[in-house]
Amino acid sequence: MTIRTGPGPAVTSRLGYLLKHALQHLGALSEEALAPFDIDDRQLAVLLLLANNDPMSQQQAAARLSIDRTTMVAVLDALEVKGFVTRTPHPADRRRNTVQLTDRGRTTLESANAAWDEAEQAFLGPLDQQAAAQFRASLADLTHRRDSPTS
Amino acid sequence: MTIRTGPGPAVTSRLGYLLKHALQHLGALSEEALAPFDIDDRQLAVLLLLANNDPMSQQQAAARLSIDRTTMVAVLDALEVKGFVTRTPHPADRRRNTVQLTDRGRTTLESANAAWDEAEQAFLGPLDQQAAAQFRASLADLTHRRDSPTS
DNA sequence: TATTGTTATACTCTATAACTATA
DNA sequence: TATAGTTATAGAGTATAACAATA
Repeated sequence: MTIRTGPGPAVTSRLGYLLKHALQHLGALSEEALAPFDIDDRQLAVLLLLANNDPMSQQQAAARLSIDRTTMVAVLDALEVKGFVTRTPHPADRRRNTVQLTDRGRTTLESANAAWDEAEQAFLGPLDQQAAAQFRASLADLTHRRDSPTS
Repeated sequence: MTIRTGPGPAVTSRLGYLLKHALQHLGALSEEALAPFDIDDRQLAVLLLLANNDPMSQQQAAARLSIDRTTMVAVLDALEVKGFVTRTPHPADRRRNTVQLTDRGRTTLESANAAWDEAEQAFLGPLDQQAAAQFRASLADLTHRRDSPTS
């Protein structure tokens, strides 16, 4: 007796199906890991961006993360309410806001980032160490190196 | 001088970021590959499901693919208009529709499925054959085998 | 006139609720 | 009353358009 609950191998072996479900699973793990810090993945990406670069305007930050500037407003609103970032008018160009990480933001970033790492580890749990490293490397190749096959 | 356009390694090395962009890229390739057949990935998944199983009701098909039954209505509407599937009332229970692949649907399925395979090949292009096979295997492990580490 | 941040609007996608016809 | 299919409605998420302040 074959009790089939899924769509069958013709669908489940498709790369798109696998990637979609993998992302979904990782997303669930990440959300759970970040929840205690009252932050989500996109907000954390903003904190990471700010922590690793010179202060920048909202529009610059939005461009770097490939999200719309109108969407960035809402993300920063949330981060500002939580006290993770500040918006200060740029002295030379008062149209711009300079976005900066607060101490609290930096502290939260470090803790949340560590939890994020752990969620990734858990996600990769089914793979042995070698396979996990290879998987990560291949994924990086696929997204970053879409030309120039060798070195 | 370092001209940085992306968010930087702290973000781009995250698995979630990589998976998301990989899926996005594959999605674009697939969409392009399937366009000549006037079909999208979800519709093709329905055809694949029907081709590899006994005839089933709309609700059964929806459950198999984990999509809402109300969403399935629209998907089948599109497939029916194109002449890829037929809906016929179930003789024993006239509330149900039996969904079946037409000859035209089967022909399109075969061509489109081949194109879909090619899109996957193109997506995996940056990886050598061994790495591509390993990547696929690891991905399958990650989505299907979330427990029971060995065999 | 062009640009930054903001707000308002529209659009897409999907889920929920409500309706019909059968059982 | 319960279920299959359908339709209508509402919600989340995001993009587009419009606006105010500044350059």
